[in-house]
Order: sequence, then structure tokens, then C-alpha cells
Amino acid sequence: MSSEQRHAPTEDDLTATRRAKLAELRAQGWSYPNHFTPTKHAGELHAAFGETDGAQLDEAKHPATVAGRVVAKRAFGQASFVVVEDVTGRIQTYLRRDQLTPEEHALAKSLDLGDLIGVAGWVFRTRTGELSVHGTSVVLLAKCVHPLPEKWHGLTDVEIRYRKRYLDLIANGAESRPVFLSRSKILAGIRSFLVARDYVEVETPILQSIAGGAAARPFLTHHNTLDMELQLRIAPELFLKRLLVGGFERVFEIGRNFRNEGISTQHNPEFTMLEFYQAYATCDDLLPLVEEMIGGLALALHGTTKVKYGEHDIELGAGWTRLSLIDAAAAAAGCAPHDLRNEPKARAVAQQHGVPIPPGAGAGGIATALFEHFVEPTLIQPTFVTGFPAEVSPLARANDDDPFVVDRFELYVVGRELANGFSELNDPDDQRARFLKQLENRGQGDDEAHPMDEDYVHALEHGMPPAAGCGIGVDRLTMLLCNAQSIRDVVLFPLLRPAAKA
RNA sequence: GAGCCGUUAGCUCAGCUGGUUAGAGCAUCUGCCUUUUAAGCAGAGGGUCCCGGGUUCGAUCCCCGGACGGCUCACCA
Repeated sequence: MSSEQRHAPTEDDLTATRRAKLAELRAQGWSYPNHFTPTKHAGELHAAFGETDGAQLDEAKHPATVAGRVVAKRAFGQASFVVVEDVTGRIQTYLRRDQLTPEEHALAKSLDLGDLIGVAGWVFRTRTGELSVHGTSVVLLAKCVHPLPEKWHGLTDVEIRYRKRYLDLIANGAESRPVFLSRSKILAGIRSFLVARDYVEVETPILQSIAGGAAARPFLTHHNTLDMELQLRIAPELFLKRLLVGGFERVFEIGRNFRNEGISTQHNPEFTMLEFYQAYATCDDLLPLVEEMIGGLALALHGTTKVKYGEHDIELGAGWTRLSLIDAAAAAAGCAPHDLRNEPKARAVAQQHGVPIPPGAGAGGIATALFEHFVEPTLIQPTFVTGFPAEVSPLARANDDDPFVVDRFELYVVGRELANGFSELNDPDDQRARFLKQLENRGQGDDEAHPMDEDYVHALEHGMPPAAGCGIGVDRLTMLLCNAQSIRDVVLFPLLRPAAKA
């Protein structure tokens, strides 16, 4: 390739070199072998022989076959040290000419960082004391034709980490993999917690004709043969409650919700939510359940209910603070609680503090805006906020003594909403009226107002047992328990714009 | 959607006030090396300085526009 001639952007030289090696192997008949069975993981070998001295190992010559990715290679003329990484960790292999066929020796010399190989041999300890596998055969399992990120600094470009998560896992596996293992444990922990309490796991539609159950804008899609507009669900709530009508008494679903909104460190357009519903329970019954679940998950993951999140030390052991939304908002805004029940007065308070008033908001909506503005960011330790205005809770049951509010709570930790639960509204006429009120708000410009769902009201008209339900954002819970500052660090493949065409 | 910041070799990063041929380490290639530990030694190759305009004798650098990303804000969980 002449240097004065500006060649078209062809393949990178590093990749070309590796492809040439691959072509050579193929010419010799190699073709991505399918049958290879390792007998040991790296972690097993370290666990079994980590304390065994070299003389004993030489005596016993324990056989071992390992497989994994080449993550380091130190080659000499007639021998090489090749470090292989599998899901449990790393093990060094030692490949020398006098133990291999000529073809294997040539392969060992041509190995690139990133290749997947299998090595059979015996366990030994090198002169410098490192536990290794002395190879008697080596086979290439898959070729890596692209150069991998540098071994010392790893991959720091966050865009590539999210876009090509496999590279993040290869290059930064020690840091990024544990988060996803923890996420798996959290999901399993939630399931076993609820199943142990007689909850039934169910799956409800993601494709819905009216996406309801939350205040959010949906994604739109289309069914071709039915020629039908569909929306991706924004919450499973209304279907889970139809199941309560049908006779299930305790149900839960862990699933993806889709909300057509902005992206931030705390928002991914698709996110995982746990929702659970219990008949013959009230809102108050759920608080201890949530405490126990989240505290138990922390204990299972970390062995303690104290977790570190950024600068904060969070105590997730039971006994969380409880706070009334209206009282807290009034205290922060320096007015009397009853002022926030009166729309003109509430409006004046908000204007006095320069807090924007949502379109169509009445006293309840304004009180909530004040709460979110002043109080929410200050709730660092786990706090249950109760007494939400009915106006902002179209699916929750009004309080018997004070119909201005509903029997509802939200859980806040490190200034973020983590869970939302309430006694369910099972009065179909009240539900219809609330939906109509939401339609009014929609007319006034609130495009996240809840749509009318006659089918759901019709279900309620058959009688839904008194019940309470709760939703927990699994991604945010994982962030909290894994000390992750961005939701993209706990979602394997976060949504990104398509990469610019290079 | 708005504001601020960023984008230089495959990766991690330098690059002065605008100056001639844009550097380093790792990685790669060639040679030597049968117990290394970020192996070593000798040599070599590798760049659309994110893209498009503008200013200038001259732009990686200054100005304008755009793409992508990060952070903050707004909305939600």
C-alpha cells in the first residue's frame, strides 16, 4: 500500500492481518469446530490447586482441559504463555513446541488476543509460581478478526461500552459483569420472595390497543394483517387487575414497559418493572412487604442492609420513615397544609416560589408539583411518602376519611422514586369518572393524561375484590443495590441513536 | 426539547499563541529468544485530527453549521 496514494477506506490493516491468518487456517481445513468440551473452569483450577505446591502437581499431573478467550500472550521462540479467560476468570496456559504437533505449534504462534481456544494438558506451577496448564494440545475454537481494546486501560469510551456491550464485557469484564450478575440475582430474589408468599407470576400483553395504567406517552406500532394500530404497554397494571376480577388473588409480573419519553441517567425508553397485586389487602399492608423485599435483596447481595450509593450510606433495614405528601410540601413551601387543598391558594404558593404549574392542575396537582420540587430531592434514606392527592392518582382508591387524597404511597431513596403502590380503585363508576376527568386534562394539553378504557371499567363492573398493588422499577432498584450512577450501567443494551455512518 | 462539555492511530492518551513531516505507550508486522507476568531486545508499518463550510499565506487548533456521545435541566419509574 503506497503511502503517497490515498487508498479508499478499506479494511484496517490489523483486521486484514487477522483475516489472512483465518484464511490460511481455512485453507488447511479448519472451520469453526463445534465439538469441544472443557473439563475445568479457571476458577475450579484455582480453587482446587491454589495451595498445592509445584512438586506435588508435577507428581500428580492432574489433567485439565480449559477453553476461553486469549487475553494475554507472551511468546518466545519455541514456547509461549497464553492466558485464557472463561466465565470464572483466568488461567495461564503454557504451550511449547516439544509438546505439540507442528500444526499446533504454528497455531500457538499465530494466536491473536481475542481468539477463543481450547487447551488440554496437565496442571503445573511455573518457575515464578503461577498455576498454569501445560498444554499437550491446543485448538482454535473461533477467530477474533478485530483487535481488542488495550489490555492495560481497558475500554473507557462509554459510547462503545453501551453500543458494543460484548466489548465492554470482554475488556472490562471484571467491572461490568458483576452488575449484570447482581441484576440476575435481584430478579431471582424478587421471584422467590413473591412466590414464597403465594403470588403467581403471570405475563400480560405488551401489544395493547389502549396503553394505560400510567401517565406516559406510548410507542405506536401496527399489526399488518389485522390492519390495526397498537401501542406498546406503558404498564401492565390494568391487565393484572383484570386478573383479580377473574379470581387470582395474588399476581405479579416482571416485564418490560415502554415509554416514549426522553433518555437520561435514570430513564431508558424500555425499562423493567415489577408489579404485584394482592386481593384483600390495603395499601398499608404493602409497606412492610416492600421494606422486607428490598432489605432482603440487599442482604442477599451484600450480606448487609447498609449499601453505599455514591456519597451516601443508605440503610435499607426495616423501619423506614413515613411522610405525608401534603404536610411535607406545605412545610417546605412555608404554608399551612390546608392551603394546598384550595386551588387559588395553592396556585399562589407555587407562583410565589416560581414552581411551574402543570397544565390543567388543580390543588392536588400543584401540591404534588411543590412536593417534587422541594421535598423529593431531599429524601436520601428510604422514605415512604403517603397521602397522594386523588387528582394525580386516577387508579387509586380514595381515602375513606379524606377523599382529597388516596390510599397510596411512593418509596423514595437517594432522591428518586423507586416504588409506587396503592389501594386499588374497584368502584367502576368512580373509575369511569376519573377517566373522564383525565380526558378533560388531555383536552387541556396534558398528553400524558390517562386514556379512557371502557373495557377495563367493564371488567370492574363485574366486581374486583378490594386489593392493593405496587410497582417497583427494577432498573433503579438495581442501580441502588449496585451503586450504579446511570441506568445504562444496569441495562445491557440501552437505547442509543444509530451510530453515525463512518 | 434546552444549556454546558467532549470527539486526534485498533485501544489509552499527549499535541504550547494558528506554522512546515501530528507524537507516545499498548496492540500489529519482521528478526532473536523453551518458565514469562503490562516478558525483553532490534527494526518496521499504521492517521479523512468526527463531518461540512468560513477566516487565513497557512487550521487538529479560530468562527459558523451539522452528526454522535456525556453531564445538567424538564417529564416519567
